[in-house]
Amino acid sequence: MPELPEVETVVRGLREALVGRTILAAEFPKPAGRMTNIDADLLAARVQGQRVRSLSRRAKYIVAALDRDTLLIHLRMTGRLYIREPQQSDPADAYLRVRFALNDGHELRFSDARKFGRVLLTDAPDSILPALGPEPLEPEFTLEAFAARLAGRKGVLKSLLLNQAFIAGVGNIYADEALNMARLHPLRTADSLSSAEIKRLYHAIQQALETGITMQGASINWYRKPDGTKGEQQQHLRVYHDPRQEKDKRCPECGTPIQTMTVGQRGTHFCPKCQKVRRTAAKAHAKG
DNA sequence: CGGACAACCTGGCGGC
DNA sequence: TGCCGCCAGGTTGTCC
Repeated sequence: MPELPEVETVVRGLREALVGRTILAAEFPKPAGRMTNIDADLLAARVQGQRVRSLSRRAKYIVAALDRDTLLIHLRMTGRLYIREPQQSDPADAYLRVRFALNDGHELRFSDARKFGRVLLTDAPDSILPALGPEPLEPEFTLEAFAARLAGRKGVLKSLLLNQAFIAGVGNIYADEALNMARLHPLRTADSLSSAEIKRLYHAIQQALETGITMQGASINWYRKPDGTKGEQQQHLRVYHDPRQEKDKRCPECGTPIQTMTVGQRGTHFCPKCQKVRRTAAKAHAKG
């Protein structure tokens, strides 16, 4: 599931090969369906001849600034973005949805088995992007700013972390990882947190995401780097896992079997020992 | 604001 | 072996 670390890895992996190139043509092998925000033929006509000025990331969106427009790509579940030579095939080509011809002879391809991904072209990206919270790894995201955003919130932490309008880029994997690192139960509510817990959560979010980037993303199932290889983060996950592939997953801190539950319609993984629903009165007293 | 739920999709898995 | 049915998940939209 491409989240901030996975999308960041894709952006970094494509930047050198893409920035400065000019898009000569766009081809849609199959009907675009809901994938694009405008008619596919119109999109193809508009990108033609535009140079890629920069490649960046906002939340889970890949942002390609072109001469006159901005190309926004969201991988959602199974989207993949990669550059190949025209005759060079890739397993992901089975689900190819867009092919951009570049002026250096290469192709930028977008494939997507589940068809949830989005390819958007606009001259006003702010007007079509949804409300997005702060970037957790930017310097503006301070502990004070995070605490201020939490103030007044009452929802459960797991759902809040997944809310892109609250904080950008966190998805199901890294929400569970961050909550385990912070030793907070997924069902704890925002208004129940002490200052110390807010601080733990703040650092845990950043640490979980930074580790994910260092490991170049988690290839639990569909995610691959632009070169087609897997990331490494799936080998370092603390609680998140696929129970069918990984039975007997245990907490790295205490060895307790990881528990799973559903929170806000999302599979949720946590350590029942490290992540209590609430501190017990005895423990709270003992800790002062 | 927040929770619940449906919808979008389809590969891959469990179950039989 | 083969077929059926369900689940996964990011996001949006609806409803209360």
